[in-house]
Amino acid sequence: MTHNLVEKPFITITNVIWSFDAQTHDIKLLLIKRSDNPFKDFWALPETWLRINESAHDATLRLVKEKLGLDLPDVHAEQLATFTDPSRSPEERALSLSYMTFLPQQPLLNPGPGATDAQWFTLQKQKSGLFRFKNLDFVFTTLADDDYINHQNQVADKHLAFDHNWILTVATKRIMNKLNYQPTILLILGPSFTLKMARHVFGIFGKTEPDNSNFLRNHQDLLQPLGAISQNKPGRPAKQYRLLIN
Amino acid sequence: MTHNLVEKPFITITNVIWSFDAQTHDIKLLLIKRSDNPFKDFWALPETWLRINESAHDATLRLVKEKLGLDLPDVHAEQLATFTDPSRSPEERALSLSYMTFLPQQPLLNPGPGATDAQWFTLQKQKSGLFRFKNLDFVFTTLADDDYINHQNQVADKHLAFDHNWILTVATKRIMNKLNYQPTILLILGPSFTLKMARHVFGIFGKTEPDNSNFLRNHQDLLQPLGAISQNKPGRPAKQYRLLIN
DNA sequence: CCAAAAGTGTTAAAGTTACACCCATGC
DNA sequence: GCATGGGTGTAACTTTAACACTTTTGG
Repeated sequence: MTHNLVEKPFITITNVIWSFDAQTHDIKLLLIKRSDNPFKDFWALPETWLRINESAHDATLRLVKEKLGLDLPDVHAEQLATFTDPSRSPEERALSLSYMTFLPQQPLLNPGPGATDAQWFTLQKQKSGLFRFKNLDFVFTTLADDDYINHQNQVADKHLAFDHNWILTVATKRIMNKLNYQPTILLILGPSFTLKMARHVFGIFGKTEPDNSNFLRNHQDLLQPLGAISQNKPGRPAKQYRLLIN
Repeated sequence: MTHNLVEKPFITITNVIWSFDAQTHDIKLLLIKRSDNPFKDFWALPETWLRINESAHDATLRLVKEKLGLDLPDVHAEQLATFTDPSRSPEERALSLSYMTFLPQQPLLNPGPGATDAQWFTLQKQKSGLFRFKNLDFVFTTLADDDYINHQNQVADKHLAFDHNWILTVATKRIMNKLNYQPTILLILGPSFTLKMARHVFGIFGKTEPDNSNFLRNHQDLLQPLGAISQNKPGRPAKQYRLLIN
């Protein structure tokens, strides 16, 4: 435990930022195009360096604030995993402490330092169950359980920087696993949402879209009813619900 | 993303090492007594520094090898979480990448560098559902879900170094959560085990010990039967099973 | 034949799914 | 009144839990 001999890696905060397009009902993921090596001109997940006096959680929120100019007080961020393979970065050693953040909107993006572009990409679920980006020739997938575990080293990162392909695979898998007991992904719908929208999101990450008559019955512990809010459409105004986390 | 300005924290690997006493049927946890500041003379989880050319997973296995003189080829280690609060270490900034390891035996311990003592402590479950160490006046607990989430900063570490109390709480919670779909905790029983022992472990981490007649029926996907192995006891020899992960 | 462990059979209870239909409300 | 979203009722089906009892096998 001799401090002086310890060579230290860089600490990267990698943020998988999810959102929802209220018009098209699409799931969105934020990618930036890197302006510098390594992986210059590759699409990548937004990242920042961890500062010496902040927690990784705080750094994740700072990243959202800096990149998106968003200063919402109640942005939810949760730890995904930490990636430490020495070969994950081709130059200096860098660990990735990765988080997921759920935003109810897609603010206009300006690339900011380190990036030449920043875009919200649409998530598409394919018949096979794999996920891909619309308008980006890249399938980052979700594999069957038995393939998943030992797949890490086989993932050829042809389209995303570093191991961000793998990080997205883990992120998607996590959301699917938590869908029925802690569906924090619903936070992309904002602080309140309708059952219809919630069922739509469940349909994307779950096997099928749940039956409307059973959905509330099966998830009453997660959903707190709020007042109904009227819309400018014909039909009964949708009732709003709020996600209860534990 | 200016590299040169980045001040780097230390990277600690913290390992929650679980084991099982085949004689007494007790769950064991490995603690060491620190020989140096900070937290000199406090009990703590085994730790090591991450080296510049190894993954955190490799460092976890190296820690087991170094501390225990164990060179089993098939030790299972899994990531628990990463702890990054700037105040978690009173002197230099140090992140903890924490892992769990499951050992089928408790090798004789020699404290090794950085420690004046090393002991296997017995885990006790109290009526309240909280866990404590036998022979160590310390309740590290598992809290109800609603308390659990925001409890991190309230945990007074009176008896364990750093935030190791909290790390153990998270570790125990993780094992409980995974019990019914990926009970890797069973690996403390060794590469093969009997249904009786598996039910015993389920009884400690679950609500109650499961009924023998239902146990195999409900967990067939996790348990692969091996040949029966005869004992030197009266009665039908116990059949051995192996844990299937995924 | 006794003890220990595994396994079977059966029923009750609880949870989930499917589907037909009713209700509420703004335009 | 009609479109829309929510809600009710109910039966079929699946999963889990409880418990009594049988089978296996070494000493």
